[in-house]
Amino acid sequence: MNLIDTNAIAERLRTAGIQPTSQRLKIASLLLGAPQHLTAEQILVSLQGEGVRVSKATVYNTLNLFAEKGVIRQLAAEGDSAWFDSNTEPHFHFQDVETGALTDLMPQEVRFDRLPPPPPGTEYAGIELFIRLRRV
Amino acid sequence: MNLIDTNAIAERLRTAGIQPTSQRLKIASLLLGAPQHLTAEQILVSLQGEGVRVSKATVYNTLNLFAEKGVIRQLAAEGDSAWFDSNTEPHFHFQDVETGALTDLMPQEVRFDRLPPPPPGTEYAGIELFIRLRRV
DNA sequence: TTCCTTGCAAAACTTTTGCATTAAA
DNA sequence: TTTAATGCAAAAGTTTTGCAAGGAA
Repeated sequence: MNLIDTNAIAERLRTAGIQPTSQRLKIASLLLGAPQHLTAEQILVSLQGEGVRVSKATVYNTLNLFAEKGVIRQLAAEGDSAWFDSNTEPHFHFQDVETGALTDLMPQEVRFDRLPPPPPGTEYAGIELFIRLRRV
Repeated sequence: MNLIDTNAIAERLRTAGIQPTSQRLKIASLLLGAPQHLTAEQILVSLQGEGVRVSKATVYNTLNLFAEKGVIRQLAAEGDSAWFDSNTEPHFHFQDVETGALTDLMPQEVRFDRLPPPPPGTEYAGIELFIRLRRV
């Protein structure tokens, strides 16, 4: 995490209406550096391992804030805890049935031939697709 | 819930290798009577409301047993708690973004034009598709 | 100074586990 | 009578909340 990254990320948070404080920048740097999927616990352990002073409550509050502001996306994938995805573009996922680990699928790797129209009085709010994989 | 239903359900549990005890029959009757999606809490409240003597632990243990034996399917849909689906055939779901409520989609309502091959060393274990709907 | 953020602890909530009791085979 | 299932309470795990203290504007 260098100065340029930090500045770019701070700017990105500001654009989203998020005040870029110290802990928020650390969490954002971890997630937004590359496309990835992390749980709150993984983020907490990783930051505390680097010696960053941050609490579990702040990690959760920050991730919820980021998700609400559209900087990241929360995924309801099979597993005990929530996954946070740094890729907010429309895309889908492979998921390992053993570990729960997620892998991005590019949107062009999946194409729908037919999709149902939204029922009257509703509109599409998003499509979640998990292709679950078993190791053989 | 009449005698015929109870007998049919007891038989279905036996076929799945599940000993049909009193509480299991009550839970199975609630879920298997029609295609539906219920949380453990909803099942507990519903049964206790009918005066059935059943504990929360038994509801969870029973649902986990049913899912393991393939009588029902556990869904990892967005929301605070797990949903249990009485429909074990391949199918997909609409989900209300507000309430989390699920609706079945028939498999023929969705058709894939293109799907990625499973990565080397893996095979498909299932496809979860949630079309999330917002009320307008 | 004023407002917002953070850490900590406790609370809330979902799910699992241990064990004595009860029901089923 | 022997084994398996249940209820209850407690524990474990995840996420949220309250509040005093600290940091940013």
